Amino acid sequence: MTKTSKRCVEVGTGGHWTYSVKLPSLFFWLSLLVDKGEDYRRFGGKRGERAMPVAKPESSDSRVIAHVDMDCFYVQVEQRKQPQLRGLPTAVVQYNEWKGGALIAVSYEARKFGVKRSMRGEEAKEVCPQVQLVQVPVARGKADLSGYRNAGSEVVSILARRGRCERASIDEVYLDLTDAAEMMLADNPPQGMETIDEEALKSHILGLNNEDGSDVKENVRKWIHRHNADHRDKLLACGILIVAELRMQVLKETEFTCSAGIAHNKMLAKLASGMNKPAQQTVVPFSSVKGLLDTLPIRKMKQLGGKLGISLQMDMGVNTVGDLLQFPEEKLQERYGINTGTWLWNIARGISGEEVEGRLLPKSHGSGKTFPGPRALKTVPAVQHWLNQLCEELSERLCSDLDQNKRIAHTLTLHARAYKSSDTDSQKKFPSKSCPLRYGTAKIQEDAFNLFQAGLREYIGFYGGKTQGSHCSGWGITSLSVSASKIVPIPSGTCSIAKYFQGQSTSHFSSMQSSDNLNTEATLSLPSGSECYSEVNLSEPKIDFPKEESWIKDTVPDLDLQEQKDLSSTLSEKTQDGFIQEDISPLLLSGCLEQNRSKQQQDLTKDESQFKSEYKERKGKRLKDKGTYSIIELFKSYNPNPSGSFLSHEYNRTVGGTDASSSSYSRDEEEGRREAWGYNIDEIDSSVMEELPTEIQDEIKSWMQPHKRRPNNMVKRSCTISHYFSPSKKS
DNA sequence: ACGGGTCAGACT
DNA sequence: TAGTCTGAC
Repeated sequence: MTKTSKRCVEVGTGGHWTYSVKLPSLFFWLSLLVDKGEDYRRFGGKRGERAMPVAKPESSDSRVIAHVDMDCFYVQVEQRKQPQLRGLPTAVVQYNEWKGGALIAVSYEARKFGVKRSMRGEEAKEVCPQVQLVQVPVARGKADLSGYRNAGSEVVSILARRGRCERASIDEVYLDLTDAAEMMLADNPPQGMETIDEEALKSHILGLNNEDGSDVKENVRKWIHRHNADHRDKLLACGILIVAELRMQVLKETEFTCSAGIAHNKMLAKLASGMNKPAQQTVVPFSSVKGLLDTLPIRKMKQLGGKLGISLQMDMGVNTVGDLLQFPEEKLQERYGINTGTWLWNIARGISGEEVEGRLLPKSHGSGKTFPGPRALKTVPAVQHWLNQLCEELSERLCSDLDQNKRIAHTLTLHARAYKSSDTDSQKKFPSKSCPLRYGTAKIQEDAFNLFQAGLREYIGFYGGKTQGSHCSGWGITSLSVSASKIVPIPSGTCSIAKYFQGQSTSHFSSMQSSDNLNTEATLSLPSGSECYSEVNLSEPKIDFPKEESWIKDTVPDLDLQEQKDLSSTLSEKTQDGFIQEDISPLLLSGCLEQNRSKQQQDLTKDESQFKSEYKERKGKRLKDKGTYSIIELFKSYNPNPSGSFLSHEYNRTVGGTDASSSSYSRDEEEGRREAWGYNIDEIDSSVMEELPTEIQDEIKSWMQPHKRRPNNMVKRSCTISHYFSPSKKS
């Protein structure tokens, strides 16, 4: 343990390797061992090495890290909604139609009766007839987890008060309490306290021998009070008090109980949090680490619950973490690669350098649904219907994120699972596809659908989808999901640009976003091989499938898909070139939250025509504004105009190019950049520069250094600024 | 052909 | 980068 991990290779951003308390279901194991045969062996060779844990240096072995885990969280959320359920055996189920739905959370009362996660509702009733089954809320035909997400946020906001806080999942949080503990140790050390909080006294301290009927709480009190303790133990003692306090605060403010682990790193804290549940906390003093790990089954360690853990067992004969100790680091590296080998060597010794990340918000949002077996989607309109539902939810969540956290997502990704009934090439997987994310429900729906079609085309191959017109199209979609990632904060703070934005309604943020959308042109003019979205033409569906209207009316009576289609088509403006010019997401976005409250689709059509005329006005104005010197001025000149993009036109003129050939690349780069915004960048005031996000500053500075030329992928690189404001169909 | 719906991260 | 894959809850 004393070994500091200078030896570790620093690669990647690192994850959170701790361990899973919950045992994988039997089904999971069987599927691994039976279905996938000897898949785990892939971890052996260097070629098969992927998605493996990576070791990171441990900054200190005296950190105070806590892992807080909500007890059967979904159940608690439902019990808070329906207090009469408190104390009763309760479980949360989703999709009640088939066999009573699947249990996704089980109260501790119900567990006593043998009710388990992964049971069906009917099974649960069999082993515990009085079990209260509560359904997960459903919206748009799918499970709606927003209530749980929001409840999780409540907890996070409380836990974040005492130190760096990382939201690890919907119901788990890591805390770095080192500073708080050090402060307590300096100002008001536990050793000097007359009374120790009752909740803290209920802590479990690993390695503290509670022999023969001795008063457990008294032992804990003594441990916390010890004057001759190791510095690290004293810090943990502070951690005990802080975490106990936080947990009580959570209970007081949210009515939720949680369990916690307190240790010197994330791995051990996570290990501990699951050892005494519910509503208790467990401490891992430095001195008891070895004893804890020696007999710990290897697959209980986080990151070792899967194939890697199986490989360790099967190939290396490692059954406990302690068994790992016998292998020299080189041996492990030889077998599992440098990074993973070092990581394994470290975790065997309780060393884990993962930092608590300090992130309260998710890095991505996703919405998905599975269509098991016979419910697989077999027609494109069916897929489109569900995609629309998923996109609606996603869009709603993105709007909330923008509104509440002032963040913008930049990438939209579509995932699907599919099978081909005809071809025996069922191994082939449906490819995921992504594109720049444009705000507005209709746009997201449109883009997601086009991504799907691109994926499908690739999936079925040239002649695979010929039978589309009739009953059997030869394929089925068993799961669909859309997600939004690359979420970055909108610049904020005290600078004037931010103030400018913040002084405006959200609609002005939105006006920054969907400006340059001549995506087709942009795609075409990118150097071949360097474009990111080849194969995906978002404007022009490549496959002709039956129209959805008839299908929709027949199968989904209450569908407003047609409405949405109207919306998306009316909001798209066909240019003379036949390209779709979409520049109206500001309106959609500004209405985002209002829309959520009351759907006012009719008004949108009106807004849209209004928008179009405004758009034309702006178009002219943009040209006139060529030569504005200050970015601020440029912004302000469009201030009174509630919608529209001011960067797009000039950008497109330069990059999208009036000539489709690649001649725009041979042009002098600096010249191109100088003109890109229609004014001389050399005349930007330095104070204005400072107000820009550093990302943009850097780029502008690079423009001003004529000798520093960048590679020939100028288009991709030079659009940072406009892309910053305009996440549209190019990157 | 999945506990279902989401997330995060590593690697190419 | 986009895309695949592992792993966790």
